[in-house]
Amino acid sequence: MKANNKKVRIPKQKRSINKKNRIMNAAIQLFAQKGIHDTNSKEIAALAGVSIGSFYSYFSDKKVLLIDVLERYLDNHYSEIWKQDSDVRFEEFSKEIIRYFTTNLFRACGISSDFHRETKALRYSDPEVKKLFDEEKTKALKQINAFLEFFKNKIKVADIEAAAIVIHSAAENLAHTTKFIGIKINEARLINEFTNMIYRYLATSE
Amino acid sequence: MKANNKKVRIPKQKRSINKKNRIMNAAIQLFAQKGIHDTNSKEIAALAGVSIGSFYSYFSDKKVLLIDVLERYLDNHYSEIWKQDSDVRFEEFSKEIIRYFTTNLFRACGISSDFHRETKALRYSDPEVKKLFDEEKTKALKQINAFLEFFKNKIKVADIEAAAIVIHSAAENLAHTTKFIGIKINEARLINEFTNMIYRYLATSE
Amino acid sequence: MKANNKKVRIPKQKRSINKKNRIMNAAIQLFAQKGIHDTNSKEIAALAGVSIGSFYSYFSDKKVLLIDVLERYLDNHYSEIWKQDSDVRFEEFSKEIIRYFTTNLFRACGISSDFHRETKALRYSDPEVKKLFDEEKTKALKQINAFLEFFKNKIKVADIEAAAIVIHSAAENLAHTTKFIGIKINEARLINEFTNMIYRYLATSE
Amino acid sequence: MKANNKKVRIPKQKRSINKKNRIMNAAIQLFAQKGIHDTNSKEIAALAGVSIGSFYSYFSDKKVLLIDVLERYLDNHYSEIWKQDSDVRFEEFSKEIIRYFTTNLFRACGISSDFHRETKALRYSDPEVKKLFDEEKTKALKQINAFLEFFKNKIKVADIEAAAIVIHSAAENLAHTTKFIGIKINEARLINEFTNMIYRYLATSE
DNA sequence: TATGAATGAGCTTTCATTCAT
DNA sequence: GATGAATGAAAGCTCATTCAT
Repeated sequence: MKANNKKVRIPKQKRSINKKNRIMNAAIQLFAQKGIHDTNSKEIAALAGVSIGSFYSYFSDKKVLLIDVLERYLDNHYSEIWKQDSDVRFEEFSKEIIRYFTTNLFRACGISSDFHRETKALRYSDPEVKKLFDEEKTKALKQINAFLEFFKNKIKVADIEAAAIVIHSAAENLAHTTKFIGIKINEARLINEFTNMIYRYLATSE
Repeated sequence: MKANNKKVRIPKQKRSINKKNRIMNAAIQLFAQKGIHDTNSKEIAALAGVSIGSFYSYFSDKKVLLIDVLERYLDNHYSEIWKQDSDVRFEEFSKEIIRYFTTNLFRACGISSDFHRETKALRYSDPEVKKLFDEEKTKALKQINAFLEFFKNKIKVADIEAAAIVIHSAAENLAHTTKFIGIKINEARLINEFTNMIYRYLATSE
Repeated sequence: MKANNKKVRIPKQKRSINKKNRIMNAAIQLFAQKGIHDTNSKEIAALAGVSIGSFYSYFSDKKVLLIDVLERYLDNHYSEIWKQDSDVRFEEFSKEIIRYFTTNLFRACGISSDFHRETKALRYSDPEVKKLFDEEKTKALKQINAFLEFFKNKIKVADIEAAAIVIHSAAENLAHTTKFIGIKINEARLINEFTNMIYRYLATSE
Repeated sequence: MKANNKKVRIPKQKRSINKKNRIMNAAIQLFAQKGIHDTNSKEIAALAGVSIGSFYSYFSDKKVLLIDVLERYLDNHYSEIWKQDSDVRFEEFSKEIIRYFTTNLFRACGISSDFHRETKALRYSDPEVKKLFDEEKTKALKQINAFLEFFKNKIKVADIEAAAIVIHSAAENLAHTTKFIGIKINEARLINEFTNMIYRYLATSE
């Protein structure tokens, strides 16, 4: 009948890290398949091959698990979007640079898209989930800002800060819509038109 | 939220329509305030001043209520976005037309934004909710398509279908981000840059 | 994942009052038999012939039930101790008056003694239970104080307030020890000696 | 708190005795602070700086620990109450002798009063705890009996056995009430009145 | 001997939905 | 039609105890 501040196991042994990972992977899988609200801790533990007691010794809370899992996912996601192949040159402002990152974004959103879709849902209703997404967004905005600043003299945008937000928002939603909700037309056509839009928006002349 | 095949009252009397409306309004209010998952049927009935038994004679299911309420909301929302003041001329393709509808969209998303945010969350995880949003999206895409077709010769877009999707997606997310999540900069700056982006994208020359 | 302030049914119908009573009686019985800590809500509900859902619509909490049950018990208990038969005269200070109330006390402590014993246990560790017992104690002390004041001139106690506490404490524990824990010797002998002790303590001469 | 027939380490090494002591001390501390029911084995082991495995090799059971701890405490407690300073003379029956032991009792109950209070609670609901308290009580009763026998001819009590119980019960509860529950008035006044009560009860004349 | 990860029965509580009145 | 008392499956979480290392 009283409150209690329980301790959570911090895994140091290999076996334990595996266990924690197994739980996280099971969670991702079930969250993606059945939705976050329809997945209960017992199921996750069962799929991970772990007792419910173990579950709660690694994650003080179902919510904590979600946050952990999401954090890990978003880190990966971010790297996937912004990774630069060594053979891509960024000196010149060109349609190809825009196409390159847009394609990257689409690909990244295609990885674990079910899980991403389910957690995105919570972005709008859960403050902690929102915070994680906001952090990723902030990082992405910085990247876009840096990009625009880098080509400052070769593009015609006056309000770079606002432009970054507009571009980010457009890109993000297009990729999410495509990957999470689905579109009737060919993905390549969308990437093409999006690339056109951004290029014309920024380029001093076509 | 189990399925069931029960008979649901179809209100014909004024009093009944009021009751049904009261329930729907109470639901919107609570969904917005506390979130959909944290609002239970008893609370809705209580706020509506209706017995829980009545509640279930109007809505066979909590889910049905949500769908009804969302349907009504989305209809209104759609009209708000696309309503045309009599003093606005649409003959010429101009920055002002784009700005006009963008502004409309932002305003519309500011109405019941809490409720919209909460239901948008479900778009990504609930098939029925998704369906309603998809229907509204289809209508919106038709409008944009028609708009682009109308100015076909005055703009330079080749793939109109793809362009409509890109534009819709960009506009929708910018408005939602602004109204549901919040942005650090002035809204006007965003509308301005968005208008620039779309205008430059479409205009044959600036 | 959120807090919630649920409503508790206030029974107005006869049937409901019976139900609430049935739950309370079942609780008393089980608390007495198995101890409070070893009785769970499901068992109480089952013995009362009530669903667990009903249980929680009458009592927001297991703890609330305990408090309710204890409150009702202590009220009864108090009346039992201090009830005055019409044929007993209280004008004269006498051994018989002391014996009369002592006997009453012993009898009262014999009613639901198992339940009393179990709750008494919590008096020492639970603030809310303590509060109820303290309230009853306060009432009892007032009675004893009034008694001593009434016979002020016929007894030789100087510090009446302290005397009341001492007498109350002695009487209470003797009855509890006898009824809850058990004694090796005859109860009558204890009542007799206790009566002697109090009488000699108070009487101006023997 | 299930029964089990496992082997329990009997510590012979100094280090082990220290370990066992550390566990017992940690238990006393936590039982006093948080209550017995709200203290779990992990916490005790942690505070003692001992692994949970060690804990269970010294105490087959959480319950066994409680009993051990309580036994040690009650032994000390008993000695504290009945210890006789060398400069106190017991030849004559006097108010001072009564005051002396009463004061001793109050002092003894002030030591580890939180722990005593918590365990006293269990006296009323746990048979094994009851047994320990009963043993201490038996010893105390013997002392009082011996005391009364010693002054047999100088006091006027007929039923010494009953008198011992009555006196013991009164003294015990007054001290417990004062130390565990608290009283509004000055402790000295209580000791004074209690001393008066016992003295007048026993003394042949005042 | 010592460790602490692992177990899982068991507890409290919620809430969508039903149905007798 | 209207009511709201009643239901009970199901969820989250705890903790005494075990046992492989």
